[in-house]
Amino acid sequence: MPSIRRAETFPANTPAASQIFTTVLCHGPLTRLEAARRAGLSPAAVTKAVRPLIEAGYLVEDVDEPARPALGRPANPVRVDGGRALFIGVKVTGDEIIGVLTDLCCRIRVARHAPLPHRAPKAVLASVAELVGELLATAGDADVPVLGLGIAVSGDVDRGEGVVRYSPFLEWRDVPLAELAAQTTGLPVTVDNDVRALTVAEQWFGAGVGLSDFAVVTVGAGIGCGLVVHGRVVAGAHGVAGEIGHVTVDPAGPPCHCGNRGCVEAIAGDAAIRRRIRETTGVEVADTAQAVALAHDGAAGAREAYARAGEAIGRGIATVANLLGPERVIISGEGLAAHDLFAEQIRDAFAAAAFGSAAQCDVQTRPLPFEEWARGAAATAIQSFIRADDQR
Amino acid sequence: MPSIRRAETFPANTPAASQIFTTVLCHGPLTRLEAARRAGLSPAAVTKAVRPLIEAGYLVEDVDEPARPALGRPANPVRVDGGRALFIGVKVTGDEIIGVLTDLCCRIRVARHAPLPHRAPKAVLASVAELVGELLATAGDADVPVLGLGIAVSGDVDRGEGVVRYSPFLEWRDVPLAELAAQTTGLPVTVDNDVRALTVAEQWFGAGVGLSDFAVVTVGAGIGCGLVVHGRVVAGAHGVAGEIGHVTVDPAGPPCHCGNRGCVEAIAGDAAIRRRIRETTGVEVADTAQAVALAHDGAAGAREAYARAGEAIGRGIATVANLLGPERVIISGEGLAAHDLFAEQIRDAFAAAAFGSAAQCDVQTRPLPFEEWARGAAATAIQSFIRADDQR
DNA sequence: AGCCCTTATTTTCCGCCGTCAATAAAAGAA
DNA sequence: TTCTTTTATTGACGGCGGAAAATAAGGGCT
Repeated sequence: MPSIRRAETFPANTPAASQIFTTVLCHGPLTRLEAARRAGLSPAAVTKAVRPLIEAGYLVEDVDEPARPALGRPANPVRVDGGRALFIGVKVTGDEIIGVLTDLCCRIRVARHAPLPHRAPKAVLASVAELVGELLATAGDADVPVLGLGIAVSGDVDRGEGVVRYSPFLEWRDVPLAELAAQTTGLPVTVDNDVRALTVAEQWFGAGVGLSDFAVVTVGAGIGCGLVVHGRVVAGAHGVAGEIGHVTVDPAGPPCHCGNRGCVEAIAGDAAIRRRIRETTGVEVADTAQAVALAHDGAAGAREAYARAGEAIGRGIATVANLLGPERVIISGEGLAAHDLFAEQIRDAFAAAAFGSAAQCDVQTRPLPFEEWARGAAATAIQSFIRADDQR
Repeated sequence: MPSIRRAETFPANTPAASQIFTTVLCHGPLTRLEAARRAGLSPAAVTKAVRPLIEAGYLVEDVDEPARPALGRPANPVRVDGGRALFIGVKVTGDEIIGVLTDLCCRIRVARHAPLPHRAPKAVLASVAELVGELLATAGDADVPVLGLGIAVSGDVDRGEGVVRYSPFLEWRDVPLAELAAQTTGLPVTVDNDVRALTVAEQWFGAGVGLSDFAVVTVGAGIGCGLVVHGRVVAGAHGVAGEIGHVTVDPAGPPCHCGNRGCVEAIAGDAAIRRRIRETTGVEVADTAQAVALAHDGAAGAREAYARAGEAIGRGIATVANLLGPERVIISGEGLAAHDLFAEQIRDAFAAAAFGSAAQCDVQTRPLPFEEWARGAAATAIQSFIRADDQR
């Protein structure tokens, strides 16, 4: 039973204000001068924008003076007070839901997960509501308000409308999830595709901070990709983008559930790796952990399966780099647990297939904890709260 | 000997003004109300922005009333007066240069081409200057000023700086072409990558008008791709993007000059098609026209070579569509002369390899005359003249 | 201690852009 | 004619952000 809470709104009316807030949020404590420089505004504008934000408690002046530059008036940096507001992010997978409670800086306070008994919208909604309730309870003691809920779902999601157009995993079509969840929880709700949500988190709080063009590649059951171009997350004209998983790497490769052969996912997806191990070693591997263990034990077939996967991923990334010329590619996802088994192949395949200066692209691997997906959802909620229609 | 001409500048100081001008330029005659709606501004703003533009002669009120809607005050559409200013676009290839004189609406008035005897920057500059001189002469009679020169070069070009970073074709490195050409011709010069220039032309004056996400794929000696995402042409963090030609289609395919195997270009580039025909039919084809003729005569090997090419292109386009989810893909380039030989294969391969809603992407073929590349260069000059830092 | 120098921040003032609301204009309809 | 309807224009207004000047806050020097 959600309390009818008066939604607090962010006190930044002008574009400059939200831009400055975002700048400070992403780039840590910043002096007003520095913030002005980064946002391309005058120092005066920063002073004016910052004051109401400090009064509302969203920004605070940093008290501890760091290394002072010796000369001139000491700078007085401001930073976002993460403790000013809380947000909840929920990631819905096929068989469980993961939720996190984060602060305004998207630092995780509490993480919970719960099984998902049924996949029908109603049942999922109930599970989400319960998990959100639990998280709200942990937040309830303090007088810090929870100001938004983000939900990440795989598939075709229209964030603007808050509708899940099509999710193969959940077998949903045109579910107005944002509206439903808002009614159930009483919170402002943002719904987005899971990979895009993770990309938002990287863009604002991770390895993509400050970059206007980068890609996030997720490795796990599926292979996904989130793209940031011109400082904005790419959504695609038809709601879907970044389908790196179904980029063909080898037309003579193994069949993929999408109907083609040799997709990245058909070689480097969890299931594909397990099947390959079974084919080459005869060992029936039940889950990914077992497959990794087998490879770590030195089983040649298992190692080869991971090597192939790494090569496929590297080629896929090279394709992205060739087409978009991003500044950086961040490889992440549960699959990175096996990181040491294919990192080298990824690098080699990328270097070989990247054309010209695309090879300058910085390819990073970034193992991520399981709550990271939910954190991505929280990041979208924070983004919606700040309502920064501006880029960067 | 360039006359010292006082560079006329565009009388649109405010962002709104240039945005409105661009809207009218791209969308033909528009009533003020309609222009306001499209640009997201108030009608009052349009009236104010339009007046100085009419006074300066860039806009005119359309005299001929079209189908009137019967009721209310008749609308008074405005359109861009193409004859108000002229621009020159030059495309530099390895062995010739092509130049066009266009009006402000990028309609071609005169097209010329000239052989390129030497590839050294100095020699190219001289050739360009001569061609520009010829075009200026044809324009000279009238009192219509030529307000800009665009130069399109293949390779890594930094448009902002006006520098050709690296052009393998011309064997140039870090040539400050814009500055040099400006000195030689006395015109404001814009230098850009050739495929990007063509993309700009499509975005403003072609099949990309009004779309915020689309791709242009060029088929010819090489296979190129220009991308528009979020309403802006993608340049890539390292100056290069859209390298669809070196996307791998078949790792077991023919070797490519880039060092890999089975790149789109290694299968569907002009040279690759000719080689394939030679291999399968034994006939030594000297040029593309001959290859096309052979295929049209029904030679099975030649037809097969084109079919393979079509399949490779279709797969490449599907890769773009899967990654970016564009609204439309425009296939163009000299290679489209053989359009009937592989259009079907492109379509089929695209449909097979496009994943999910990426298949909704509208794939168009658009045969383009040889001067089109130069027209793209002119489009960049027009764009620079209007100095629209805004998108769309 | 007082003064100067440097750098950060704030204040004040100002221009200018775009919206709002009212008004004019140009038909056809009554 | 007069009203209605739709488009264009005008003028007042508010607000945003910039420029420049003033102020603040040290530290070093004499």
